[in-house]
Amino acid sequence: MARHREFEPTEVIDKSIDVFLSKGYEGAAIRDLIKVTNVKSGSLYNSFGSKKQMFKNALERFVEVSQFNITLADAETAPPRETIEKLFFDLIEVTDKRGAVGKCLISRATMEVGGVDKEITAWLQEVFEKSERLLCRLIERGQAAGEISSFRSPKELAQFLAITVQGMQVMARFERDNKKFRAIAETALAALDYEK
Amino acid sequence: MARHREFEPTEVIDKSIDVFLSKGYEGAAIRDLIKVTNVKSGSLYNSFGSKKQMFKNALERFVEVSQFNITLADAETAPPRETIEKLFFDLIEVTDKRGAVGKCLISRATMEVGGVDKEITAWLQEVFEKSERLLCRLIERGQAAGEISSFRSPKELAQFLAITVQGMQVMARFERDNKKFRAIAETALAALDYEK
DNA sequence: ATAATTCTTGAATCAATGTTCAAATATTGT
DNA sequence: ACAATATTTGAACATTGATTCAAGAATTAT
Repeated sequence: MARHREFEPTEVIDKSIDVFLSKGYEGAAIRDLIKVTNVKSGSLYNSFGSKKQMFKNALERFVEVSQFNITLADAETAPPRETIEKLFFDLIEVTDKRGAVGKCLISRATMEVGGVDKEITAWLQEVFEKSERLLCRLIERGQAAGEISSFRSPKELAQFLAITVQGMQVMARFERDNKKFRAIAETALAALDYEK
Repeated sequence: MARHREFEPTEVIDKSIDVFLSKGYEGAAIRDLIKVTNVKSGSLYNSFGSKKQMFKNALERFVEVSQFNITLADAETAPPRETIEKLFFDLIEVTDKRGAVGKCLISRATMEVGGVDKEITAWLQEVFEKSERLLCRLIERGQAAGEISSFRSPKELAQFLAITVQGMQVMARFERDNKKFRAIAETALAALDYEK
């Protein structure tokens, strides 16, 4: 017995992600979000409460839809080595997907609010830990299957690969040279084979 | 035949670096800079012209004084392998020095204004290219001396190590676990030994 | 049709932003 | 001492920021 919402919150958040990605949290003005979503301030505040809440929603939505996290989700059953390689392949080649290299909201948020906003920092840390855990699991399984060298511990390798991905996210801010990223990914993945 | 400046511009910029590091460019308010430097707005604008110019000065100063760039400076003569290892060691262990892991203004600026502000982006890109070039030179010399495997090209290895450093800068925003970073650095540096 | 409820709209609000400027102050040459 | 020049100061300014809210519009139940 009341008026309905005229927009889909998820769509609004999806559009907001693009704004936060290119301008950052502080850099994104509410007016930018209004322009992109075509939803006026009153409605935005009615639905989301605050700019910060919209940012949090954007972060949460991002981890749900980013290819990297989707792929990692079935770390328990997917073919280990192949899946790890796919993680890097998608990152570099599938630039229209969410989370493609240089378009990671998590990396951007980490740089911007990491250590400043306690709550978001803690949440980001959890996200990283979860990714690392899944990556670790994948490596464990890969080692058991003999697809990955057991010279280094799964945890070490997982943390190393996670770092590599973050580094690529930084550099891709101005580099769009896929060949370069392919070479880097190859060098990083080679760590999975070292016996010494 | 006029009044003298009562502050040292370089000192002011050094203090500004800390503010820009923790709050970012947009996040840092002039009033924050006034508080930290104890120089009032009029004087700041008289000396530097604008907030953006202060940020640029901070960036330029940062590359001059950061240990990473200082160490890289004599890539032409320093012992190659040892120097590369020192780069990572300083990054992780010498946390009071400029550019210590998690305190790199270049990484932060890259994430924030990379792709947005054309001029700063171009400048940042040059900085990265120069670092990569010096790192590359170090690797070339290391290969010639037999200290580094020649399986991969110097350029590939340099780009890979550069990425690793950037990744560490991101993660260190909330991690302060040196043991973890040591393991990561070790895994990354192992790439210099792979023969296959 | 009316009441009840919820959403939309956009002007208004208030705090904070980067920047400017006139007045006061300090220094140097004459 | 005085003129000339340059710097400091902080209040003032214009702009932009996030947020609020009263009025209007849409939907449903009765």
